[in-house]
Amino acid sequence: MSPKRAEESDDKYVIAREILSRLGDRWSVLIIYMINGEPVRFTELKRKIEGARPISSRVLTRTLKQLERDGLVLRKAYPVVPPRVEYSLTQLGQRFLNFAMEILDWTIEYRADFEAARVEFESQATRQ
Amino acid sequence: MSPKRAEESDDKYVIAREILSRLGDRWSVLIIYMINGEPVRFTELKRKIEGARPISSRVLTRTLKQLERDGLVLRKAYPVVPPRVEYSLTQLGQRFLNFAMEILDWTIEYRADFEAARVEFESQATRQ
DNA sequence: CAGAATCCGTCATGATACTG
DNA sequence: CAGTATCATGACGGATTCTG
Repeated sequence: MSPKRAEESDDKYVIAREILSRLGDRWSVLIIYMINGEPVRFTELKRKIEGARPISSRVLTRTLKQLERDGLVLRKAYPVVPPRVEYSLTQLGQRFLNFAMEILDWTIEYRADFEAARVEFESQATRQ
Repeated sequence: MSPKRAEESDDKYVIAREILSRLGDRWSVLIIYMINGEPVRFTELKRKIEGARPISSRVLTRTLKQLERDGLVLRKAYPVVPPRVEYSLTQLGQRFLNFAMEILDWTIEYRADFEAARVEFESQATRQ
């Protein structure tokens, strides 16, 4: 029974969920946010991130690889010893960061509503 | 050494990530999208969702409860037999849906870029 | 009808140790 | 320096069964 239009919409939210889940994963936004301007080296980036929250190199590596695969981050390796690898944002990554900031602003803006709702819900759950 | 401004920003994305991670889960967007207009009953909602992807009542219940706690969804139970429970969007839920749609549009717009990046990355990984 | 209870597999996160 | 290898774990999604 599902008409063509419904299928189109289905597509849409599937894609949206992918994006949201990436935004919402534990690290992507933070990493993109920390790379931002000029290229950063791996350990340098790790330290910047750890200013906010500890991250293992395993997780950092994996997330960076995903972001690279998604075309948001560019990885440039120099064939020197010791190794030098620089990460930067692609154009898409930069656009994504800008857009992510809008989303952040939205959530911040409605933070109070979210909070209020949670408190309200909790109090009702208690009185059961 | 991190200045006040950095801390503010840190706060921002931490909060935003919390909210986004809730909404970026496997079901929230889809459920909100399916509730949309008028109130829907539980089983009705379940069937609508299953038009897109199978969901167990356990997961549906749990996600709905979270969304209710976040103030996005309103649950109204009628004391009748058999039970009748209706779910609808709150104002915040409605605003979120609108906002999610903007995100959709953004991702649709850059979908080709994402695809291209992935293909490019894959081909490089293979040739390795 | 609208869930709750129970159980299980998978995946993301993470700590730790090691290496070219 | 920039990772990889290994192992552990906890949250999430899901299948199935039961109930007021």
